[in-house]
Amino acid sequence: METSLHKSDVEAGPVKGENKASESSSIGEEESCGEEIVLQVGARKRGHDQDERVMAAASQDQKTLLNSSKQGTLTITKMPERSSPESESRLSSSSAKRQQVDDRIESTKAEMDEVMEENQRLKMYLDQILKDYRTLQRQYRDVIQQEAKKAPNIDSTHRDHDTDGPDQLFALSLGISSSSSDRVKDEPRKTLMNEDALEGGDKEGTLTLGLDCKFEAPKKLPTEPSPNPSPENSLEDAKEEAGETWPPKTMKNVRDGGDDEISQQNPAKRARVSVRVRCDTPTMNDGCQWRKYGQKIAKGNPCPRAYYRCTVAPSCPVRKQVQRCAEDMSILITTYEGTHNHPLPISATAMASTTSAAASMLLSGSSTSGTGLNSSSPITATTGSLNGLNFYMSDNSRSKPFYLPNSSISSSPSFPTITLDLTSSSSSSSSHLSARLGNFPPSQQSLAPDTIAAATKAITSDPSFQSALAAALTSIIGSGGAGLGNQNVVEKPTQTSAMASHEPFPILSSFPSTSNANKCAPSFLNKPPSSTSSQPSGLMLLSPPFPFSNSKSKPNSPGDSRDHVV
DNA sequence: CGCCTTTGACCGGCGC
DNA sequence: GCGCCGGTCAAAGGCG
Repeated sequence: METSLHKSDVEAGPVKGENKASESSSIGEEESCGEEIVLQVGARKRGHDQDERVMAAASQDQKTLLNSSKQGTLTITKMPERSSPESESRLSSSSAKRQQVDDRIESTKAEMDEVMEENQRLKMYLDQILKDYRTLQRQYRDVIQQEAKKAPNIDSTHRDHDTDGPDQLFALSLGISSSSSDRVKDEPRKTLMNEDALEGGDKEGTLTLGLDCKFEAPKKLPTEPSPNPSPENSLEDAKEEAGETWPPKTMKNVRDGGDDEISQQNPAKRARVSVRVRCDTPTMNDGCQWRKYGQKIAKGNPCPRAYYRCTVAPSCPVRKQVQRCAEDMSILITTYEGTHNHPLPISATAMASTTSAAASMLLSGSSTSGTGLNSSSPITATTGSLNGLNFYMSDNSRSKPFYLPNSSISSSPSFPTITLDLTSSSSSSSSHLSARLGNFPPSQQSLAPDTIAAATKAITSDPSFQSALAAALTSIIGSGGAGLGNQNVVEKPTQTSAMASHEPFPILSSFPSTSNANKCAPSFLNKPPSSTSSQPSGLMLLSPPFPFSNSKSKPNSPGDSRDHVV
């Protein structure tokens, strides 16, 4: 606050700047007809009391002229205390000024009231946002719990996990080994996830979507009458296309020690997200940091498959496989598995959001009955569109390779996998976000239109999917009011057509594409050049208000793998 | 010096 | 039981 007062003004009261006022008071009295008190109201929030006092003081002194500016500066012009003998006329003018002062005080008060109201509104708005977040969380949890109950095979211990705490609500388990030791291992991770959830939001109403260890499906999955016995076939297809059968059929918990959650998860239930991107570079840039730990030539694909592990956090279990499509070398197939147990760089959130949504959908589809995604549904592949991206859900247990019809698929237990095809939508996605259902890659066109429609409908009508979308939206949009609106929209049962007509993923705006010669990434995923190899793992935690610490980018090494995912 | 990639070996599951 | 295959480990070397 900047204050200059005349002597008499000192009486004005305990206004900030009082000291200054006393100083200035020595400067001179009666020198001019008007002296000014300039009060910097400053932040609207805190200035209220002071302002009131100032105004009160001003009103007491009728010789004070108070002016206010919209910048929050109050200017009080004071008239000389002792009227000069000569001025009758001056008195009249002073009374006029008094009137003026009163008017201004009134207007200022009104203005401040408005400000206060605005603050109030903002506060309420914030509360509303938080409330919506919590509601969404609750709904999502309910869905998960219901599905868990429906699933006969779900281990009771998993349910216990679910009930461990509210924070776990959004962690989706893709299968955990049932052994107690494994569960012990999971603990740390759970904690992490919880922290994340809390951070973002249990308190703040953040959604956390992950394919963690919640519903575990014991290794019996293959035989179990799982709710989703079937047909999520095409996913694995994606792998197959690349010759992949990713999630290791059997995890070696022993090797991985405790930090690898993935290994603890039941392979059969682990959800993976495959992303197909047309990319000339070795890897996509997805915003995360990855370290290559292996490379192999997979059968059916001359291109080597690279194995990466997330290095953002030492214990992060997320892994990804990167391989070129045998059919089209320009297509890079990146498969993510696991859930990040750490905050993600903001540049990775887009991919994370989308993949999380996809994974969530996949999971919900696999655990939900009656939606058509699952078990009994004749649908062998589910397709849809996310962010303008085509996605396919598959269960390799039955399906043939999606992309490489000829590739032999290792008979693996059903690995719920969802494939996001960015190869055909990239252009459109950058230009507009309209969902494109039924726009499939050539290899997928074998699906009957009605099948596609049924699958699409099943997906979009799935509450879990909607929740996932909401989460993705939220994380992408942030805390903006629009986010809420979208959430609501998403939460409602939506028709396929409705979905398609929406532009549910305004990601583009958030991620202006910046071409990076060394990385390819979906237009909406492009991350700052600085980041090292990163890829959103398919299963990531989503926490909208996530305190992402923009991870410092590490130098990109030549072989740096940066995949970007959806 | 630390981190990363490379690469051969190992492990475990699955099919025959 | 054996071989194939996918996934992972870990030593060695390279790079900044």
